[in-house]
Amino acid sequence: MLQDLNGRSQPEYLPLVREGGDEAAQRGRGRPRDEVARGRILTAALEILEEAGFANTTADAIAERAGASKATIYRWWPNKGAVLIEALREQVAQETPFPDTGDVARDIREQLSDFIALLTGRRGRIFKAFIAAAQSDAEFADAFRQVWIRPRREQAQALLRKHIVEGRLPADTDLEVVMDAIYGPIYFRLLAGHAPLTAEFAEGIATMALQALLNSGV
Amino acid sequence: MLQDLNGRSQPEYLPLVREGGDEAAQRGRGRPRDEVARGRILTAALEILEEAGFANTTADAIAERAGASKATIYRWWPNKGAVLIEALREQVAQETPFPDTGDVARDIREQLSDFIALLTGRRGRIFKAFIAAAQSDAEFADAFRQVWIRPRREQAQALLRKHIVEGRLPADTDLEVVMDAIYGPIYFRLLAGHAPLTAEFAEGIATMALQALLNSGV
Amino acid sequence: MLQDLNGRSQPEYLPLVREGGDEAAQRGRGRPRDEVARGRILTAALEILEEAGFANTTADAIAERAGASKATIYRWWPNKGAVLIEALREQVAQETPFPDTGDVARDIREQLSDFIALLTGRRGRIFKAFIAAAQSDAEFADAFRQVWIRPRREQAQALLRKHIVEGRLPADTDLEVVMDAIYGPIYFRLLAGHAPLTAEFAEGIATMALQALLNSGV
Amino acid sequence: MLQDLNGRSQPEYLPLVREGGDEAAQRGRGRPRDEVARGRILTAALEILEEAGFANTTADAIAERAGASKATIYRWWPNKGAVLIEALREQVAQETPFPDTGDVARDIREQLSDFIALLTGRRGRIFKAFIAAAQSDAEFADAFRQVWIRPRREQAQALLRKHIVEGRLPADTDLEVVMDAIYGPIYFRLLAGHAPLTAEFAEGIATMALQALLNSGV
DNA sequence: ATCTAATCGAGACGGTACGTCGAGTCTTCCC
DNA sequence: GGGAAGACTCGACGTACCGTCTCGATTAGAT
Repeated sequence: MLQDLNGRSQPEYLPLVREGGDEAAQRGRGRPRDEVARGRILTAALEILEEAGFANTTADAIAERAGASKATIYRWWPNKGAVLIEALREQVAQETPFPDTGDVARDIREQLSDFIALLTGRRGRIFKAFIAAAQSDAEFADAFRQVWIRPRREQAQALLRKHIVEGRLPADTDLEVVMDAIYGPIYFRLLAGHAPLTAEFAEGIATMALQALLNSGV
Repeated sequence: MLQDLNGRSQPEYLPLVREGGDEAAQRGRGRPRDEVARGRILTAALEILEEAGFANTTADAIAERAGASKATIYRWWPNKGAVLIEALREQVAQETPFPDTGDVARDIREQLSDFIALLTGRRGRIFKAFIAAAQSDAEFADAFRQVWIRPRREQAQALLRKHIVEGRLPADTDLEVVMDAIYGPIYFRLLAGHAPLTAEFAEGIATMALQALLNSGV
Repeated sequence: MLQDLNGRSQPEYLPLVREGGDEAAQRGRGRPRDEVARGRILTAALEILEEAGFANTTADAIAERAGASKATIYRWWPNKGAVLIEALREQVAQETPFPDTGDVARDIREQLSDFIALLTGRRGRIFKAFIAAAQSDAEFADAFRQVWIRPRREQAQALLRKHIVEGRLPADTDLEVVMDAIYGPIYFRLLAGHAPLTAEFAEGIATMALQALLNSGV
Repeated sequence: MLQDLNGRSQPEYLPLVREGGDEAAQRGRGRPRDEVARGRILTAALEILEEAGFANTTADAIAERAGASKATIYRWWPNKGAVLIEALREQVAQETPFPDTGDVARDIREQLSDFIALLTGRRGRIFKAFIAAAQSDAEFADAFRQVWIRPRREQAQALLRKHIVEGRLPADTDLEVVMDAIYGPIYFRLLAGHAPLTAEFAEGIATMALQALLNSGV
């Protein structure tokens, strides 16, 4: 979590996946949780993260923008980082799936092009901030991998695996390496910022990967 | 700088490159700067950064370990981040140059293999911490790019350019893209941590890149 | 304030007189101020002032002894000096009124004797410290005069004025001068320390003053 | 000394009375002490003390105004306070002696009037600052008493003792009490500042003291 | 129609690190 | 060897953010 940045650890938080079904069943006697406030807090957290960066995303700032109180935040999340992780999860949930065109080259090109579009939009700053925070916080790192990295990789790998099964890619293709070979360069430019994230760059990376993949048997 | 993390900015600090030549000429009248203390501060800063992460690298901790006083730190560096940037510069200065074997495949394989050895050693944590800090601090980002990313890229590109000139690589090779294609995946695993940084991985990335580079003309 | 000692000024702090009446009315919405902590801070401040003198009365020491945090101190008082001024006020509030025996000589003798008893007790050090601090800090000086000097003088003058009205003292007695003539010598010994503050001294001063007052018309 | 204000003590400094005679005898081998620098330091110290008060009389400020270096100050004086004490001594040495008119009333009146003139001039601030500093520093207190208070009292007492011997004052007059009775009120107004130090006030105090002294036998 | 319990906004609390400043010491060069 | 310059250690200053807490005010379900 974020306060690991301050030297403390809080590994016990398991971000609950919110079910929509039997919510009435688990409702106690008192005043129920204010779902509107929850939404405002998550939205405010992401907004400030985008605008001001990770370090200025203070609990006070989130509370003030959300019109909520800090106690409300800390009643439902164990620390500042957990709020952001959950906010990330909500964002990611709105993500569109990968294209499945039946054509290896088109699949990869569109994946990378879509991904660059995503990162150059508002979300880019959020992902940057998350990867940054993950470097000094194990829980943050776990969350980012579980919520974003892993599902994306699995979806993308499943797509490529289909191409292998159907003979359009060599059978011995190491999908883990391929994933990193096509996404790694993009994350790298995002984080190091030494060169811009353009469509041409996506095209270049896709071309290189495809050359390697399709010519490997030659 | 680091205190950008606290919302202030201090862009006026220009980390002086220390020349060894005419130091006597520019020496003033008073007690000269204690170069030993300077070294101890930079060493302590990097040590703590490695051991405890960025957030626990407090000015007090650096001062205590260096046997220096906080005032001395703040006399010479405008803030905590500037100390770390200069410490990074000193580290990087000790870096060995790239291998130049005359063989494209061997050059790339050794580059990546050496790089992974570097990142999995003590320095890995330092680079992670820097990239993380760079995400919320423009000055940090600049420093990291100027001190580490750019010189490395230029050296590596010069090497590949030689292979182009001597006909071992296609003339239309986009070196910028190639750089990101081979280094990006490694930085990505370093930062996202979804899979280990092994020699096999370096080998896999190198192989893919070489297939793309050498087969592109086919 | 104290930091005037450091060259800054902060004249905007108006030490609120705490009324006991409609406290519920003026209570805001949040957690109310912790009056126990306030008391502990003021007590700790005075204790340390007595024990260690003004210069060792650091904000950290006050916070530690009071079991409070420095932030709490600085939330309620603009600086260290303001804490001490308020602490002085609380002390002074517990002061017993002047004796009123109907006899001029007895009134003056008892006033001075009580005052010397006060100054030679724990409070003596506090008053010394305050007068000292007041020399380099206008706000401190104001506070000391308003909180301690002025009310005491007015009470004592009122008492003597009664003796004038009832004919036991000459009608043209200059009460301001008389006040300084009887209290000045005692403060002088307190501050200059060239001779001890004994009951005999109080007696001597009282005797001189009474001779002057009662014989002036002869 | 002053650094008692910071909790340290340094009681070993014995302010040497500077003799003018055999200076050559005690001169060592190296460059002799720069008497001009010494004078500039003492002058600067008093000037800053007058202008900016005790707290702003920093060692750096004295050094800068004197065109001297801090090392020079600390070579000859053990701490900041010792500089000021010696500066005070030089000032006091220029003081004129008490008037001796042969008339008790005139002597006292002129003493007090001269004293008020002294305190309302540039020296007033200096004496205030000294008494203030003495409250938290035993060495300062000693110095102030020895250099200023005691000699003045002895001179003034000697004068009054002559009046006793010559029968103009009662034989049982307690001179210690009389001294405090006439000087105490003036110091009190100087330090507490509740009322101005005027010639009328000096007159009032003198009148009261004379009534007490001259009528005590009645 | 209360009563009860959990929630809410507000904001004070203890703690920790920040970057600044003054005291007094030390180290270099110059005279 | 003394002096100017100025770097050094130490420790207090006042500020900001974290995560906890305690208020009065709300808002349900239970009685």
